[in-house]
Order: sequence, then structure tokens, then C-alpha cells
Amino acid sequence: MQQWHGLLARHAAVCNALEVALQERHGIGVSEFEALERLATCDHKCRSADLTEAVHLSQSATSRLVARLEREGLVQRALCEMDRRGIFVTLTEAGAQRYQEAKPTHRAVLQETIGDGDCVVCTPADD
Amino acid sequence: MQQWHGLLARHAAVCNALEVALQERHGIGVSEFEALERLATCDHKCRSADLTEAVHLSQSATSRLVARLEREGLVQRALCEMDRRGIFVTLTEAGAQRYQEAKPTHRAVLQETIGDGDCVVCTPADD
DNA sequence: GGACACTACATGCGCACGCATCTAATGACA
DNA sequence: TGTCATTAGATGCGTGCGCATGTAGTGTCC
Repeated sequence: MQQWHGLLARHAAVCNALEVALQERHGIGVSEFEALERLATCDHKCRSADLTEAVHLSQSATSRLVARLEREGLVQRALCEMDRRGIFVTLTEAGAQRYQEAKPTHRAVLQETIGDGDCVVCTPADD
Repeated sequence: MQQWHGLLARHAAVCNALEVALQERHGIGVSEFEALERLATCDHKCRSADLTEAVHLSQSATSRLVARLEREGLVQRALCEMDRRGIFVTLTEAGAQRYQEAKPTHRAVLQETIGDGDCVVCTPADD
């Protein structure tokens, strides 16, 4: 129970802070950032299903997330020749740049907030 | 970073499992349960602002949450004589019963899922 | 007492979500 | 090759969210 409430509190606190900072300074949300990060660390392209796993959202939400990112010019949809049902989501130049800009913000907010909250058992000594 | 992704993964996993179990077996969501729990552990009544804190939602979302619970007959809004801007949210008989029914489900799902996920640093030795 | 800043909660609005479903492509099997 | 179950992703729909704002009650200062 203590763990659970700690988890809720910490998640809410960090997500809120991240959402505000990323939205204000870079015009993207937490899920958008996670998606960009996944793409940036996956050779700049991966399947939609991989993103679904990365952002912890439903398949439909991921589809719309990709649509938003594409509308923003941060990613592109590419047909997958191997399996033409699927798509490759590829990071554009603008997307890679946006990610690099947002990354320090992301890390800084994490640093500030992830240790807060009342979840003592989840706080490791290091880091 | 490891902590962060662990937090995200764990939160998503537990919330999903809880949402499904609570919704299927008791017709309430995670936030609804948290609100009922807060009320049950607060002498069956508390201010709307207290609920806002408990459920980690915005004030407007809490207002609608209370409206849903009231529509379901699980809580009632009572005028606060001390400060007539505010309200007391009170747990009804049905609400108290629903909470008692849902509580074992909630605890069981927590027990099953809160240790899962890939966040090793957040996993204490005990439990 | 009257004006005004402030607070508690409600509500209009736009947006992102999940669920169910649709479409198109794949793979297996006859 | 034709049929059919399965899979990847897109989309209609209803719902819950946050933000901004509205409404009503409170406290202060004159």
C-alpha cells in the first residue's frame, strides 16, 4: 500500500512537471518525448508496435501519436517493404533536433522531481 | 533513467490491471476506488479538495469524479455550513459497501502486479 | 455597510485516451 | 490457386482529462 501510493504520487508529480516543462519549452508532451527518444535510440526508425510498447499506450493511441508527430514534421511514416501491413516510423531531421533540444530539459526535470514524493521504499541510495 | 522507465512501466502495468479488475468486478475505476478509499478512511466525509489531493487529478476532474460517484449513489454532496462555498462529500451506505467489496480485489491485484516490471532499483527486498 | 481580492466548486471546450471495428496484407492449409 | 484465420495499423465513437472561466461565498480594508 505504501509502495502503491508512493508510485501514484511520484508518477503524478514527475509526469506533471515533465508535461509542463516539455510543453512550455519544446511544444511536446511526455508521450511524444518518449516516442522520439525511442526512435533516437533505435537507429531513427522503428515499427509502430515498438512505439506502442515504449509509450505505454494503446495501439490506437500510438497511431494517433504518430499522426500528431507527423503533422508536426518530427517523424515520417514509411511503408515497410517486408510486411506491407506495417509501417516504419522514421525520425526526421527536425525530430532528431527537437529531441536533442528537449533531452536536457527532460533529464533536468527528472533529476529534480524523481527523488521527491513520499515513497521511501522506492528510493535507492545511489543516483 | 532506469528509475524513470521503471516508474512508467510499473505505473502502467499496475493501473491497467487495476482498472480492468475493478471495472469488471465492481464497476468502478482506479480513481473512483481511490476516492472511496479516502472517504472510508476519513470518517466517511471530506472536502472536495482533500479528494483532489488523494486522486492526483485536477480540481475540475475531481468535481466530475464526485458527480459520477453521486450519480452511482456511492457518495452524496452535502453543504458545508462552516463555509458555504465548499461541500462535504459523504460516503453513502452503498458506497461503503462497494468499497468493502472492491478492497480485496484492489489488494490482490496490487500484490500480483506491483512487484512486476523492469524496475529493479525500485524493488525492495521485502514484500 | 460597500468594494474588492480571494477561494471552493462547477462547467464549456477542445483534446487524448481506450474500445470496438474496419481495411489491407500475411501465412497456413486444402 | 482459393479460402480463411491472423496480424498491423487506422478510425468512429463515447468518455475522462486539463485549462480557462463562471458562480457564489468569504474576509479585508475603507
